[in-house]
Amino acid sequence: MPEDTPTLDQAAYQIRRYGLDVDPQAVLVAVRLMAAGARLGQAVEVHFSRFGLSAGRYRLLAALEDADGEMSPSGLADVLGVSRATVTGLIGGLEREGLVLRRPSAEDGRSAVVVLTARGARRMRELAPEHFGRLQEMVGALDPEERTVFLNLLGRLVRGIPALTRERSAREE
Amino acid sequence: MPEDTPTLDQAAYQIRRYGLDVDPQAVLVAVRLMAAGARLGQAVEVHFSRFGLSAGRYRLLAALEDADGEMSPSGLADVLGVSRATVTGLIGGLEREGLVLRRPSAEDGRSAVVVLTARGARRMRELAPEHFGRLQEMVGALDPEERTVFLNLLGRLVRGIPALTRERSAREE
DNA sequence: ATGAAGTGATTAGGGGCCATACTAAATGTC
DNA sequence: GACATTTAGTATGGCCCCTAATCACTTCAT
Repeated sequence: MPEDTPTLDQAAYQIRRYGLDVDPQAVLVAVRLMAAGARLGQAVEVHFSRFGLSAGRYRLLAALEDADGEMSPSGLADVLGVSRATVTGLIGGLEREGLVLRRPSAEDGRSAVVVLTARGARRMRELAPEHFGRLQEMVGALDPEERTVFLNLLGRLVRGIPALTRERSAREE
Repeated sequence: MPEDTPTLDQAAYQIRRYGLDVDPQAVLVAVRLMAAGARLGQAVEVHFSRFGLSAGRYRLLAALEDADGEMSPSGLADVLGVSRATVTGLIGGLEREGLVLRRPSAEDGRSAVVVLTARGARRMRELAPEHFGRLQEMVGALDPEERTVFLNLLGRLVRGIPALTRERSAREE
């Protein structure tokens, strides 16, 4: 898949096929962002697989680091923005590899505490230089000012995402 | 998960933890783009589920439309940028719903042809107005000039993605 | 204090994506 | 023509993510 698909022409063609009054450029922005996200997501998985991690597992470990090594599963779910069920799965994998361990909570009998092990901390320490180095390299094509512009525009697009999922007025159904 | 996480401070903190010489803003761009991609991906799945489709299945149907209704599975894999195995799965689901059908190829005994059915074409026609309308709405916060800037910057970032997966020199392993 | 409601975590089941390994058919080589 | 290589498609098994259902514990109301 070439990296600049679809083109503006393709978008315009798809829209015209049904005679819609939609701006092809706007659709192009949406579609390219989706494509970029998917492509980046896959690359990130490849990237993390070098360290025996996945993107989700890395993010969990990083969240644990930020919380000084301890956190409840539901706290992790909130921070990571995934469901508690997903966190259960991530913890399972990390626990099997000894990067994390589960302890029952002292205060709340329902709750558990996920603890970053020494091995988990070491893994994070080892991968950090290459990880951040590669991220920086990826973004290297943009100068600082362009990065600021990009962050601004991206943030505004993200705030528009609810337009995809919002319910519309009932009579439209 | 709030929509502007992590912050620049958080990124800087994670980098400083290991004393790395990396630009926090560059890391922030990478991480925000990843987060945006993931978030958009989920929203898109919700969006398409309203029409009984997934993002992958929609894209396959759209590719079929662009090719006048017929295409081979491997051609679809190329166009969609996914593996042939994934295409097999997508076709399976679409065929069960009668939106697509499989025909053996006349020219090549190994090959198959995926055909968009009348029902598949109707489904696409029905969802088009709302689909493109919502996409346009999502991007509505950016004016045309900003969209152009965004597409430019995004394109350059996408071209940087290989930095994540590229092999480095052998002695570093 | 006891029953109801809420919350934390897990399990089960699904979809999407992948890589790998296989079958069948086509093509190239000698 | 016979054999090896390449190519098309698929089945399998894995990971990530989800929702829904379940279980255990806590908290709240009466």
